[in-house]
Amino acid sequence: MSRTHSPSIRMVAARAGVSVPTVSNVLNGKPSVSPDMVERVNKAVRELGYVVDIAASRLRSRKALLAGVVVPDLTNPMFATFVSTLEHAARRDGYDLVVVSARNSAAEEADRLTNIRSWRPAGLIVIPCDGAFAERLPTGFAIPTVLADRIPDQPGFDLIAVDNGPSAGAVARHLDDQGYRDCLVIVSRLSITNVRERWQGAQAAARNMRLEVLEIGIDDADGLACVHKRLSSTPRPQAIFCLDHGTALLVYRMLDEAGIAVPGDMAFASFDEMEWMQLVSPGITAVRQPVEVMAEQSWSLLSRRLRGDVSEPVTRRLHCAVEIRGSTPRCLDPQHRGTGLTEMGGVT
Amino acid sequence: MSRTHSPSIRMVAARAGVSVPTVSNVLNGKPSVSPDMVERVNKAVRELGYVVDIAASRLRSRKALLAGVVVPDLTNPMFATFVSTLEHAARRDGYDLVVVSARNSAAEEADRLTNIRSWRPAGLIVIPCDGAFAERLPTGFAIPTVLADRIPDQPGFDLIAVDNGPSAGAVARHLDDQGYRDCLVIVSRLSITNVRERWQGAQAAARNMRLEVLEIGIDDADGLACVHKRLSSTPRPQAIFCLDHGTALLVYRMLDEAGIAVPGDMAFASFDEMEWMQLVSPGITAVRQPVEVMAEQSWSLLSRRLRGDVSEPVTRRLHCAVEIRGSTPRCLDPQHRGTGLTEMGGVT
DNA sequence: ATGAAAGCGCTAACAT
DNA sequence: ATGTTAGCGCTTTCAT
Repeated sequence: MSRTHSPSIRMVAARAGVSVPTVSNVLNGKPSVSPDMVERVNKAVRELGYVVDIAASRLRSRKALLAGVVVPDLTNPMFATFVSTLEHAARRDGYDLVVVSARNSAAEEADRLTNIRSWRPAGLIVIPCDGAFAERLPTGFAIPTVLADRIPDQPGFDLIAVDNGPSAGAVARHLDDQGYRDCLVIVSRLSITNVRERWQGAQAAARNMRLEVLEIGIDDADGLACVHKRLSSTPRPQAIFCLDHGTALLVYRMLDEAGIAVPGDMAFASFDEMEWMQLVSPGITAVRQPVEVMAEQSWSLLSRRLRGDVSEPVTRRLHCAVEIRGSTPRCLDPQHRGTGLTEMGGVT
Repeated sequence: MSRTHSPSIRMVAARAGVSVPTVSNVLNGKPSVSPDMVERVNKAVRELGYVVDIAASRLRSRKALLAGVVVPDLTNPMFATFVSTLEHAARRDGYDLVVVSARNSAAEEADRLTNIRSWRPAGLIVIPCDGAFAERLPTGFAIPTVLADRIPDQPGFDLIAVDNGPSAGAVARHLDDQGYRDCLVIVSRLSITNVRERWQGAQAAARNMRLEVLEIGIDDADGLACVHKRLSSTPRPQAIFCLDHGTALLVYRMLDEAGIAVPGDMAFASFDEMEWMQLVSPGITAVRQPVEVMAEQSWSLLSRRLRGDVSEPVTRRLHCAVEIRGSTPRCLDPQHRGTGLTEMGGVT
């Protein structure tokens, strides 16, 4: 290509009639430059449309105002919001972000992680695909890293996440209190630690309600068929609790197509609140995660590390809001209600 | 910080007992290296966890497998999908992407554009904030650039967008055919060229239907109040057509809160299909834009430019799908229906 | 306050 | 097939 290159600092120096280091000093706001120089240099910069080559700058100065971000999937609105908030926070501190998506694949995550390292970021913020993140780290990995949202199997990482167990428990307790006695819990994959925590939290919180879990995968065509089959067999659950929004969407659609009314035939709740859950009628009871807070805290923790804080790894769990809506009213199913009351009597 | 640096190519060379260029040759798959060298080098690379410094590499080779992407807002699912598809396409060709969001601000867009130039990307894909994009370009801007989605005021750019006018026209025609005679068209900002094209397309397509436009801004608190006020005055429209999904969401919520039933009291259609529009009952009639195709074509056009194609700027308009759903049934309003039939009679 | 020289990590051009 | 030398654009160090 015969296109002209971007102007270099040398061209600026030549045009301003000064030395290259002087241009650098002006650009970096060094105090030891005369106002005259500053003006001449800035004029040349404007005229040429010069922008510093950040890579060359980093190479020589060994200072990188750059952080890498790895998320499982950019099209997931939750992660998109995470990245967007992060970008804003990083910019406040003068940092650039290199963002990559692992497209829900552990293999691709490993690949992207290697790739992002070639940018020599000062730090990393990662939402891992699954708990086995640590095992995929390359030899000699030494970049300050904050994990967010998804919980790794191995300890020893800085981690900002939500209190999956207690929040899922709150929903289970709510369903229990409303009188539901059989609840089908639907998940994508229990290998995702967050999902496992939610499942365990729900189990721990249920008193009079039987819980049963069904794993349907992330893009698994057969998954929905399993749910449908389960809903046709006995005892038929009176409530469904989906532990992630992708699953919630699939199942909610399926219920509609199968002619199963919410909440008339089946109560419905979700972990992970999405926009549509407050738009449908009735609204869907859901756990809303504090994504923006998670992003802000992830950045401020990484930022601390970048400033040299080498104290012990930190784990922080953020509280979620539980939004009770019309999809989980008081249970009116006479058959199970009777059973429920008897059991409750037994417990009291 | 006393942390050790990433290993450099020199450490690899030392460990493998070869020269630095030999390591480089192995890494870049040059044919003139003996199998013995390849093995020794790869061993050292593995042991050190070495990853090439892509910036240093680019600096010397003057080849950058890097493209920049600027979008107005990453939290907009449409743009998130655009970026994600783009990332995938770029990776197929070995390119990395630097993605930044302008957060719906022209000033920030200019800032981010300057910043992204400092990465020396080989090319750029930009969804501009508004039509005045060209005026914000810095002096001497010479990076191959493909604009996507939003139409610039000035010609001379490569552009991949959708056929806003005809698609909006198809919806207007549909409403007209259904018997609606007064339609309120609600937009965020008419300064966004796409929105203007949609408005003009709708106007051009309406035969027996009066159209009226209302501009409510992007995050404007008063905007909704205006809509509400308009709906209380005479003649009250029988249909609402929102020309972007953000507006559609705001207005749909407002209708619900105001107790205005869709479609009982008011038909409702939207340009820009979102997930929730097929989940609510009845579903919302909407124009679905081919975002993935737009991303694929944007990349392949940029890719062509990067391979040296310097032919005239290309403009491509993609077709949209119009999804007719329950929110725009046949108009039953007797008052207007009468009027409508008379007018239609006059036309025939 | 300014400039000359050196060198960051890497690859291209050349010599062997 | 391998090594030597030079230099990409920039900042640092040190001399003036």
